[in-house]
Amino acid sequence: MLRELVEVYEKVSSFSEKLRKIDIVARFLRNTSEKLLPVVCYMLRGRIFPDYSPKELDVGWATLWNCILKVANIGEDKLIKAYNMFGDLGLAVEHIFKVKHKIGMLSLDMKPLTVEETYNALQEVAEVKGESSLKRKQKILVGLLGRASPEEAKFIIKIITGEMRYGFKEGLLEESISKAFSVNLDVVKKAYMVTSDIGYVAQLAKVNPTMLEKLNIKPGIPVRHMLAEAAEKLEEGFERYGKAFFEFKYDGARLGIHKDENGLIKIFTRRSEDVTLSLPEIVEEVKKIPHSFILDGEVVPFERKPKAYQHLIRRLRRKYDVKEYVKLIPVKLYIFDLLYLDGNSLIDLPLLERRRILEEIIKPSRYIEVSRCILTSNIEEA
DNA sequence: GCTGACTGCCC
DNA sequence: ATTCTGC
DNA sequence: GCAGAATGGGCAGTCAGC
Repeated sequence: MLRELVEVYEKVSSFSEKLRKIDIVARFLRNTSEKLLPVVCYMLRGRIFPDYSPKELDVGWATLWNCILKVANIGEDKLIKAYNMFGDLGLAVEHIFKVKHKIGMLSLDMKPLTVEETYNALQEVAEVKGESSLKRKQKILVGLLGRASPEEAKFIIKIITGEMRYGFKEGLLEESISKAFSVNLDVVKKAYMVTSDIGYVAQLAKVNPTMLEKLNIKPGIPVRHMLAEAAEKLEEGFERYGKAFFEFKYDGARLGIHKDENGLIKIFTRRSEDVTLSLPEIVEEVKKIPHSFILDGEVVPFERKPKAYQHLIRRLRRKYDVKEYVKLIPVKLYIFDLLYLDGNSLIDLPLLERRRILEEIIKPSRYIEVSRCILTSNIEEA
């Protein structure tokens, strides 16, 4: 039942201590079926799909606003008032629904919503495209919200806007999964890093922890970017030996560049969006590298020298007139890490070792080069 | 077809 | 990205 | 020190409406 999931939300929201939040969610996950685990995980973090999914709800404030007016059958002034009172659309809707129930405007004896129904409805919203899609999206949402209790309506609104605001994000969800199924936290974190799919991680933790441990980085599947942070921790290590490692900071966008064993190339942004088609010159350039790999780098607008970030965003998600823009706004890819090479994960190698291999396989060219960095004992050089 | 509102996502 | 807050 | 929340600016793509 959706009600039970919403109760978890309420409880987690009512405590500020992380450990209590983790405890509540862990207990719930343990009692959740294998089938529903992924969806429950996505919903608890204010989403419906895994990070790398190209599916989008394409429902924002304006659309949702209209849905609420229709479901509650109220004037805009009332919704504005409620929103101003709470400063949160979900809370405002909860309040409006409660008032409606009190005066008997909404029936209470409807079939209660299940998690599955809710997910199916939202999935349908994501799939509707093309002409009059907005109306159809609204119709589905109105139907869904019409069956929801005040608390459920709030929860659904919060999922759609993505603003959960209950002090519970990926980090705590990882800990909850670890606790629920007695799997080492580092295993959970690594599994999430290499799959970018927290729902799948939870599922495996429950039914096949052995397989969870074996999950590894693979070209074509976006890597959750946390390696830069790992590198920073390495810095401290070097500092203890009197040396530190500094990366040159580029003003561009973070990218993962994948080439699998079949030569298929994919480029992902930090949030695992596939932008391969926007960067054909980069694709052509990495085709020449005679290996399979996963590279971590930064694209920067570049004409003789790096230019302002502003120019870059006109390239990044472009799907039309790409060829013209390749010339109009030239870019360069600075690579600073190598995570995978020819069938082997390198993420457990020291950063400096990865850099060494990286510099061996990358020849500087017009579109690509290895990023500048310094290993030094002199702080001033930074 | 053109324009504007809307959405999502980069920093 | 950057800044603030509570643990 | 860490994790989560809140905040700002800009652009491409998509759909609605004229």
